[in-house]
Amino acid sequence: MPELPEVEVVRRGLESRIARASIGGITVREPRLRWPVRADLPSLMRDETIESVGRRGKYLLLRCKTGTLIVHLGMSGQFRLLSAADAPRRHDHVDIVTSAGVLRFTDPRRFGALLWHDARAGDLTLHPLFAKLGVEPLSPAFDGKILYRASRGRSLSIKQMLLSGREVVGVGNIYASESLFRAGISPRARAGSLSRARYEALAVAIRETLTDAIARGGSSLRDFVGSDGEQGHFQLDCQVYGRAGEPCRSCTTPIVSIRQHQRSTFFCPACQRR
DNA sequence: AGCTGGTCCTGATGGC
DNA sequence: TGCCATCAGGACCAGC
Repeated sequence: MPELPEVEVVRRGLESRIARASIGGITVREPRLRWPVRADLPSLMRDETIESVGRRGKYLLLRCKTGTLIVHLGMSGQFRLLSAADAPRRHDHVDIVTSAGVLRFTDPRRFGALLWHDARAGDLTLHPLFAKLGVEPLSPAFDGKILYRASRGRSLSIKQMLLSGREVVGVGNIYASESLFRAGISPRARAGSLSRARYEALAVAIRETLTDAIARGGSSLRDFVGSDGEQGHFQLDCQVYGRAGEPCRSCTTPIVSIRQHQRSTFFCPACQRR
């Protein structure tokens, strides 16, 4: 579910409400997530104060004094702040009880993760999960030059390069298709074959696509839910994703669906060129 | 039965 | 031959 815009929407929703909240206790009902939730997480985080809520790529960061809780929503995760703890239901795996309410982690597919990073272990940017991540697409440091340079000599498709997260983070399967449409680039183009100018256009397209989605409250696939349980609306605004056979909104040519690297890709064969 | 938002890991491939 | 980077595929799950 969650690509960068969804995670950012959750982050913003939580930040204003739980920054400086104290943690009373943690209940782990199901530790078998992508990686097992460590058994001592409750004792590690009890009495901690959440200093801020950050984000790196699609990872949420609950920063506390002695460390940081790294949260990933996987494909189907939700992280909601409940004012009153209603009875946990199926797939409600973890509750973090805070002075601002109960933070509940829900994830049917269990591709998500909750990892504690001890501050004494050093800078978070050195964490194995973060060490090889690309630049943040909404930061000033992100531009076409970064993509262009990284792409030289690479034979993989431009769509796969975006999905890899190695050059730029946060672009998932939906926004990869949407960004390439906005930039007029075929998802099948070899990364190494695109010009500097086209990467400049792509960088702009990525930033605009993600910014628009955030402004709409997160995209949301059928079931995206923000930190307050609100649904996003992006699916209504997709230009190509999920629109196979439907007319391109720009030129009316039917949108085409293909498989790339085991993932679905949507594009307009007329508007998007190699 | 086959599809679905993410991403780590393993093993194959190819260049030097 | 060996090392390295790159790339493809499988794996993890439940719900529809």
